[in-house]
Amino acid sequence: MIPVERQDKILELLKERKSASVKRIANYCNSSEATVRRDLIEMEKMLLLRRTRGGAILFESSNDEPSALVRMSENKDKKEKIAMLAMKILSESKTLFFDSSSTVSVLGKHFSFNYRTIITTGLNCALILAEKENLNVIIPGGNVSYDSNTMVGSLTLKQLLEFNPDCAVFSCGGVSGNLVTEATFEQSELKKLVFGRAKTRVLLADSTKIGKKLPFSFARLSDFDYFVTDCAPTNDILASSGEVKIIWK
Amino acid sequence: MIPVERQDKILELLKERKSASVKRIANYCNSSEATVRRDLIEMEKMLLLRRTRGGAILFESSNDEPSALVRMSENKDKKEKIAMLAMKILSESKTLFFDSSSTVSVLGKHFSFNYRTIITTGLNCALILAEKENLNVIIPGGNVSYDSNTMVGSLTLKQLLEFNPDCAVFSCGGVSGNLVTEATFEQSELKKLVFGRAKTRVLLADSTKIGKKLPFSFARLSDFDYFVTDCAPTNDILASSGEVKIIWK
DNA sequence: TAAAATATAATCAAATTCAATCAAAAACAA
DNA sequence: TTGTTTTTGATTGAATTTGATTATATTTTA
Repeated sequence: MIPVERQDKILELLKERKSASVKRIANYCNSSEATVRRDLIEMEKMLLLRRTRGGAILFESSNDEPSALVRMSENKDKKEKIAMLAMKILSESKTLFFDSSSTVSVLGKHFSFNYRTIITTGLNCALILAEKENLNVIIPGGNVSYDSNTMVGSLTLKQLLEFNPDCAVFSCGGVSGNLVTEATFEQSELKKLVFGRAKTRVLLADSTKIGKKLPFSFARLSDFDYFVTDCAPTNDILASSGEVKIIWK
Repeated sequence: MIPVERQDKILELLKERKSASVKRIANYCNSSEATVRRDLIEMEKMLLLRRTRGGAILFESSNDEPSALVRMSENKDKKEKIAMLAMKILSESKTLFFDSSSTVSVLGKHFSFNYRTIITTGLNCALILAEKENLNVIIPGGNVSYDSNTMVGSLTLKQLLEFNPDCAVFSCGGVSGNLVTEATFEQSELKKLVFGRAKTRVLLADSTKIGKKLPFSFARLSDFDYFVTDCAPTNDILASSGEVKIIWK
């Protein structure tokens, strides 16, 4: 096997699995880990992939910070479950908004409807969705947040005023009582804006977020149409959730 | 077996496998490795294939984009060299446009000035730049191209009308004579628009692009201010480059 | 927090690959 | 046929790639 073939094999493996460990790649290619590492260094220079400790991830699709990749794999099962549940309530919507959270990105990964328009502020989410055929993926113009993968700033807000999605899907930093909260003012304002313009509002939040209260709240839980989570709602939530349809199984 | 037959067999093998080692080819053709190497050298000159260490890969010629395999074998360090050269001429510009090409992404990776605003249509490029501090990274809103990482569509074009960068940095599909060309109409139109609004125009193109003519031309080489490449310019380029400052070392 | 486990980087010797050279074989021309 | 040219395969030394080893850095664990 010549070097180019091996590197092609690495790409092939990564395309299947998004990410792979050096060990797995070495085994897959029948070469040593040292050789694989050297290949990965080269391929990273060519922007084909991103190296992370232990392996590499494809640059095209899961184009994430290592930390964000970790974020996506943290509570991965919960997020996947939530994504599957959420899919059931999205079929009617033709135009959707997806925020830039990792939870919603997981939904993006599993999104399988055709002929939809998805507006998203998450670059990572956009890249995942753009891989699918028959989807119209839109990013509102604006500033890219430092060291993150989300759109921010006044330009973004202005752009978002032009969209009135059938359905907006959000995650959040925390859900405490009736408050749905976010860690930054910017994200909170952005979500507030989109929230006000969407016909149907969906909140995705895994159980680790329940009970957390962050500085900025962008909506009341009772104003959402759906709240998708992975466990039975606590009494606290039930008490304050009002009309919301809570979906957890 | 006469040489022509053997070279036919080589092509036949490559068409099946995309790439093959010298050993495999020699075995397949019942000739020595030395002979195969000589064949490969000839065939590379005819642009039928690309030699890599250990073997060769098919050069899916003429139409559009070369395969990932070919792209990978090309341009290894060329883009890095070009990026370094380009950095020297960008220090004055405060507001820059970066297109979505991989060549420009490499520049993004090495971009080390602070307090600049960079407008880019490349999502990968945006993510790379967003990792750096003290940069204002802007994406024009619009559609995300299918299976790609670039912004496209009328919304993007409309947004781009709002920017007048000090400097616009482009790559291209090919440079042939005075024509700077692109594989798709959409990219070509987008670049044309930005080209017209930028004060300084910079073209980055490695030597593999020189002589290639793709369907859509978005500017004349002589209308650029700088042309950064990795090798001494050919006579053809020199003849048509007009006032352009050619930088290659 | 320290220790153990793991991954990476750096280094080196062995193995490949390559280009250059040359003599033998083949093709060709007179 | 003979002599010339071209092509071929073998050989060589140089350059590159590879896998193993060791040292360093990082993460996990206890």
